[in-house]
Amino acid sequence: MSPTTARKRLSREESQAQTRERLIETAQQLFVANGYGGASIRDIANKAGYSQGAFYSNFSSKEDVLLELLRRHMAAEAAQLSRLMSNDGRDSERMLAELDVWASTLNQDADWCMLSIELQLHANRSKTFAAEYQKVWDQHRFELGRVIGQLFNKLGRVPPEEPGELAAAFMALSHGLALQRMSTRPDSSGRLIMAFLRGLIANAERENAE
Amino acid sequence: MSPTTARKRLSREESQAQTRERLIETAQQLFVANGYGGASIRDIANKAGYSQGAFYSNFSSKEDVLLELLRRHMAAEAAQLSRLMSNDGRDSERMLAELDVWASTLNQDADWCMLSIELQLHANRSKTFAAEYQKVWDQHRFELGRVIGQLFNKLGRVPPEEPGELAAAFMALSHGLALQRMSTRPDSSGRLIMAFLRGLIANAERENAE
Amino acid sequence: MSPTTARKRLSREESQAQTRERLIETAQQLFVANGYGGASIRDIANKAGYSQGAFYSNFSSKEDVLLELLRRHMAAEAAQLSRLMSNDGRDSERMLAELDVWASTLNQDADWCMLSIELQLHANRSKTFAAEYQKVWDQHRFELGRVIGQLFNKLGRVPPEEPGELAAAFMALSHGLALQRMSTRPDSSGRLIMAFLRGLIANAERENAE
Amino acid sequence: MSPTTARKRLSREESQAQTRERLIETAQQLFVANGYGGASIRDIANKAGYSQGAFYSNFSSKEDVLLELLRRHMAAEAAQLSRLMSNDGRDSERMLAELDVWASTLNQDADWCMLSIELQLHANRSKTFAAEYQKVWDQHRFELGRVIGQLFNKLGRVPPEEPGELAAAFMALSHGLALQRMSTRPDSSGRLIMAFLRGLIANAERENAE
DNA sequence: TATGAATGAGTCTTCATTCAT
DNA sequence: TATGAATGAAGACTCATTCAT
Repeated sequence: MSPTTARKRLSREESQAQTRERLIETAQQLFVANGYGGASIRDIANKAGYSQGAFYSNFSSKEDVLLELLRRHMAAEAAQLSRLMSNDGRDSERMLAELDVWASTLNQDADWCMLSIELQLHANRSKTFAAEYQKVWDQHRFELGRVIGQLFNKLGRVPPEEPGELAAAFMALSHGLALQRMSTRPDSSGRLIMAFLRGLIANAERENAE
Repeated sequence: MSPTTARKRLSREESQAQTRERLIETAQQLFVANGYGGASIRDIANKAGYSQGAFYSNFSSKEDVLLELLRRHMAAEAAQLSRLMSNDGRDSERMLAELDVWASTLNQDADWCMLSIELQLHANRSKTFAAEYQKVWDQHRFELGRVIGQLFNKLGRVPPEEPGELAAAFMALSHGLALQRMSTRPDSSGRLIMAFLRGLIANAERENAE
Repeated sequence: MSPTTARKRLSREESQAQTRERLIETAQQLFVANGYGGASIRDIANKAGYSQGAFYSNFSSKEDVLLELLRRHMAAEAAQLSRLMSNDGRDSERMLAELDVWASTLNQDADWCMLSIELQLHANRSKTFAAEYQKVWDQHRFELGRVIGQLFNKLGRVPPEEPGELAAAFMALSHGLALQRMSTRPDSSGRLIMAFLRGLIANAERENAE
Repeated sequence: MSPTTARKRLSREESQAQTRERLIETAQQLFVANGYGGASIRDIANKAGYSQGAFYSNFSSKEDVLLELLRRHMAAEAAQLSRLMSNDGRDSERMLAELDVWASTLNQDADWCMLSIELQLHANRSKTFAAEYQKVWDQHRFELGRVIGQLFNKLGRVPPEEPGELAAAFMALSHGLALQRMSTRPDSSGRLIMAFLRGLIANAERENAE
């Protein structure tokens, strides 16, 4: 509305970025709703308000958007985890509390989890994609594992399985619950994940430390 | 009816049954490998050694095979559970031991779990299929929940969540792990599931019985 | 129910004839409703209560039923015309009255006319069928032309066109009206045909017959 | 806009229009030759020199081309009739002369009439198409009826049937004759239609106009 | 950068017909 | 005669991708 900005609402670069952004968001929506194979580029472009050509001006192929989504997914998860990991020195009570927050975040966006599943499924089917995917996955698994390991450590308990293994299991639990949630069921993923976590801790042997 | 013709007639019925069986098996393989949407009827028929028409002589549509697979899945899972549930009077140790067997069975066939995921995904996308799917799912959830409830009961503990909820979570865990296993990782689903279960039990409050 | 007849309700030959008859009738219905190309043998056989094989036990091909229908059509039309032609000696009033009856018969069964159109359309597309069709058509045209010629003759008038040409025109009129009637409009074919006929007669030059 | 680019840009638009035009013309040919159901999109596209995809870039479905043909048919017939109707003040001799020209025009293109029949047949079978078809048909019937009514009026005679009914009959006659003409017979539709019209007039009662 | 017409392979499904029973 | 599973070709339509503008 202000005289200066109104005239040239978006610079060329901004407009291009907007195009790309809208295409990415629309692609995510449709991949989640219909699956990677079930979402067509025509639909993505049209729903975002552009032509198919616009899509190919921004991405080299269908898989290319999925890679972009993967990168964003990775970044977002890394951000989540960095909060959890910044507690290196904190006490265990505080860690559990923050894990609680993290778990309840999982529920917020079922789409987010469904995208994770689509990425995983596509990695099972495309060699090129699998390579990229593996990197992200391994890192996430490693870092979440570290958090879990620290937690057990702080509590003076021995994890019943290798921490990375436990991390993978929590992610599996979260994905599997997202899959169910899509259908009908009310959402209790975060609460369940914490229940499982507390159970594991309770059952873990005390370290013969000292 | 006569001894001579009976052999021939049977071989014809057998041949038809064989056709159907091979199509079903091939469909399952391809659904698991490429997803429901990614598996084409042409591929299914050809890989099974038949024409596309043969497929439509046996199934009314692509979704129809998936329904058949759903029915078989249901039957198999029901069989699994009925073994677990036949322990009504048994002691808790025995129940845990049998759950151990059941959990390790889950790993044996990753395909089986992936099919489960494909079924769930397709139910999220097809109204017609969702109706049928829901029935199977609810029943399975209910029965597994009952087993879990009994187990806590025998041990004199209060489940930290409604047993049906816990059942769903164990299934989610198992499906999520199957998704991961497809890619690369070695298989430890059963062991993890039991670790989680024992943890839950350990952490459960004792019943104020008596 | 009576002990003797109930047991063997239809002799083998009767039963076979019935099968054939039902297939023919169903084929006619579906050809009229969906067109020759739009009616499938599967549908015909199923709607008649038989298998596809039964169809091929009675007819050598899809066109073969159409030929059978053509033959019946021919026979029925011949019967109609033979009534009109039996009036050789009658006076013109009597002939017009009978033509009136004939014309009103046309309305009775729009299906009948639509079948005529289907036959004509198929004759335009199949060489083999065209040959058979031409015979029937020419004969019908000739005989109806003869009736018309006689009528003008009795009335001492000269037909404005060759009688066979007029016959063809009346058949065209009747078919064209049937085509319209299928959609929505009420039926007035017979009345219109007679209006046209009376007009032609009124406009015809008187014969200079001395 | 600049003289140099304008030529190129136009030639692109022209090229697109040409594609569409060729597809439409080829569709018309094949609909007439094989019927709507008998003409495949593959054949239409190939015969026009394009891929099937090109067809779907220009039309949303098979029925969509038929609708385009219907619109053109309507436009052409409206043009024909507007010539006939511009004679409001003219004398009856002049009107008959123009009707003569109109009638002989009908013969010129048998394809045009066959298309009319295909349109009518398809309207009998497709709800969606029927709605569009009805509009065109009703308007044409109404306008031709008006011309016929005027003609009788000028001649001081009472039409033997409601003018719209007579209009429908003339169209039926013309369509029915086109059907026959496809097979073998020489063309005399226009002459016959005029013979029928003159007959109707001759037979019509004089108005008791004082 | 963005357009969208055009491509060619691929989708699910239906067809007329054959053949072992 | 009658069955219906199986065939192979063809049906309408969709897709990811290319390319001239």
